[in-house]
Amino acid sequence: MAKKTQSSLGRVELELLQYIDKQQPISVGDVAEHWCERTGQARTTVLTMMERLLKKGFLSRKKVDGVYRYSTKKSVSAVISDVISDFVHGVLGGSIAPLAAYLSQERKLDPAELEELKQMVDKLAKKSDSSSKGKQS
Amino acid sequence: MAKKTQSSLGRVELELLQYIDKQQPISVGDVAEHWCERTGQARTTVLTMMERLLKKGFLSRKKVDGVYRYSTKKSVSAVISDVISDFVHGVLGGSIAPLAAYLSQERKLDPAELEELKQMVDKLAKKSDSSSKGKQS
DNA sequence: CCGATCTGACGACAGCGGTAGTCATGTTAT
DNA sequence: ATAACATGACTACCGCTGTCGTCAGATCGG
Repeated sequence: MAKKTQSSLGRVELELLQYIDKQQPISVGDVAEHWCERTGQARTTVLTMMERLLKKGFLSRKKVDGVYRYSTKKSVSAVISDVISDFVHGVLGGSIAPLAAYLSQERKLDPAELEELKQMVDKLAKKSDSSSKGKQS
Repeated sequence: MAKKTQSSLGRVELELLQYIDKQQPISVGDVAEHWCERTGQARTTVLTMMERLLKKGFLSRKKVDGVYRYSTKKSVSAVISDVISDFVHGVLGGSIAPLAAYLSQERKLDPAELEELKQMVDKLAKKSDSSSKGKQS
């Protein structure tokens, strides 16, 4: 019970989704051509994943010139948020404390990332402060 | 191709590991008795998982009174850190930005957790500040 | 001593994700 | 039209995780 919400996106699937997001709308052929060159995967592998992504509702497609053009159906950021949420709730039990612990021991944290963190906390502070309905970003 | 480091812990396995951590050293029988009551799983399910956890090196055991007593081999927090690291690097591509985005939209964040976050960032700031071998200008 | 239990080693099976081959079609160039 | 190539629907296979069942051996109560 309380299994994965429903997303169920694998590592590679997510990666592929992000790639497609940046190139959409794109045909399987194009994805295969460039993506596979980097990953060394077979064309059919990409095709299969795209079909699964389509079936799972992360992609939509329309036939153009006899070839399907795929586009992301949801914003990738939203999907990633879902994945993270799934992870935080499913694996970490909903607490962000482990996240803090993890980050705290990561000595090789880029200053840039630290900065990101700071800004994030700042934002969060503001939000929880005026938790009414702030609208930033 | 840069697969999962090697940890490979499933949701339930991690949960179980945490449970064991709090009761260690504990016998399969005891785990089964209490854990299964909550989860509805069969005794053998727990047993199997514990065996796998043992084989994976997350647990150790010693026979006492003819019954094995299991203990965690690594600190659970370390394991969780590993899991998170795996997640961040494998799924999020190593960037914590998505984490920030996620947290930023999580409206129901406990003030306590926010506080935790703040302190974490503070700690991080200090660490990255001094970790530069004394010459951070 | 015998049967009821408890324990634990194995084996089994299903679902999912990653990977890929096959095949039928469709399109295109000759 | 025919061969070559592109496309995509299917199927297959493997490893991992979650779930159990079966069995053999150790133990305990009569």
